[in-house]
Amino acid sequence: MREAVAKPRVLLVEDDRELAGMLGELLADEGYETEAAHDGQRGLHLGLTGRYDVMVIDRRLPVLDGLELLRQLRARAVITRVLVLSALGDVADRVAGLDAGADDYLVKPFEAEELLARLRALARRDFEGAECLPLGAAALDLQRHEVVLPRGERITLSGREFELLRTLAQRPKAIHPRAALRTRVFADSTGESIVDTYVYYLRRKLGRDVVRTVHGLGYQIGAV
Amino acid sequence: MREAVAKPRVLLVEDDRELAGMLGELLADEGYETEAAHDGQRGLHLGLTGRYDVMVIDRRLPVLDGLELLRQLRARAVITRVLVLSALGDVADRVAGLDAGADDYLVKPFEAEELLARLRALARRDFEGAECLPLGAAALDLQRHEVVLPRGERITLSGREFELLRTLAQRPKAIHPRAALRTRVFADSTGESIVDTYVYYLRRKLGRDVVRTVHGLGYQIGAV
DNA sequence: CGCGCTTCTGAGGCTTTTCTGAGATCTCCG
DNA sequence: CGGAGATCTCAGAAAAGCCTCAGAAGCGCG
Repeated sequence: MREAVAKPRVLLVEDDRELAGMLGELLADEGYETEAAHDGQRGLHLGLTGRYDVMVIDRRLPVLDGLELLRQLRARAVITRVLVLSALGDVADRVAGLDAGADDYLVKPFEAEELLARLRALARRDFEGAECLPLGAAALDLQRHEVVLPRGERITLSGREFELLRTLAQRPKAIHPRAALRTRVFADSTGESIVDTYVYYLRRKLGRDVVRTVHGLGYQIGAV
Repeated sequence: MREAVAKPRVLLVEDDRELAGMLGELLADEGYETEAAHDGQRGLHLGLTGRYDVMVIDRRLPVLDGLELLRQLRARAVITRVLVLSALGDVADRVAGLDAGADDYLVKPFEAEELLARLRALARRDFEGAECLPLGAAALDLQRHEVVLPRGERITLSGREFELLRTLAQRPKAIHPRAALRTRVFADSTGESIVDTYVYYLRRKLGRDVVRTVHGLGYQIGAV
């Protein structure tokens, strides 16, 4: 269960342990909760099973290369924002990194300030406390955990209902597989049908149409 | 929001008309639909009233500075992705740009390739990997398992329908023998006529003409 | 401690998808 | 033209996926 004011969670995949330690401290000071992996294989495992708001991935990694790790994550529908760190700084390298699915690419050596600013830019959308996420004609009030209907009526959501709807609303029109939602919103030990149940709760409160089922793939909001 | 078939729309705010012209062409070549503003005031007006998928804003602008423009857009809840271009390349400048609300910050002079890659990375976020296979006038959305018709209408396919159509669409104009399709898309234990049945389903949903029968040889799409 | 709210489980029923098979229709070629 | 084989169409059974919901268990508060 997350705290009321959850810290943004970062996955740091970096084989240089000294650098990893320094970055870990830096991120902790900025209020991030960091988890670290020191090779690509471990990074892949954590990335697939863990719940992160942003990932920092070194390009040169043992066992599984950073870009290959990234491709595999993307291939398995992990849409978390990723910043790639690399000593390879040619334009071609940067283009390759971005096209492999990176959201940003920072060349070593870099200044801590810039890394932090770029992470803020990536994580900003997910942690803008004061704002609402659009939800079709309605909106999701991120502060008060309420859905605001067009007429101004407000419907309060429970913690899990809110987390689920927020996760869906962060990527409207994307299809969110059950397994991904279960990993992100619920504990891994929960039953297989927990997502179904909470979708049912949301639909009961907000109407049938808020969440669309895509048979065999998952759930989706904001479909046209 | 952008339709899958429509071109991504870019707002370009750049006072150097020569550079603006070059960028406009570059973006047009890449399939973007560009609208240009040459000062901050005009950029603000367009940004507030127009619908764009991504904005490219020069930092040094007449009338209204680029960062100030960005702040005003953000203050009025414009959440479009923004890439800031600037000749100011110090870390402090970059941090200032990102913290003003930019999603990315590219220092002049830059390579066209990198700008395009970074724009792709930004545009990707909103229509998360809307990769499509061409399908005559329509397209096959690989993420959503949907066929997107020219007018933007979407037809959802079931898992097997999608696999079959994708297999055909991967090599358009090639003739795919029944046996090959049966092996690739269905279990080996299925009956001989399973492919026929699913071709029938596809035709029923999408129209007679999507799949052509080549008597005695197999099926084909995208025939001339 | 008891009450109300939330979370989670699991079972039963419903819907969609997948697959089979059989008759109708078409194509090729002698 | 006519027949053999290929293809199309489709109803319905079986399987898989999804929805609904009651109730148990947990949590927070007075």
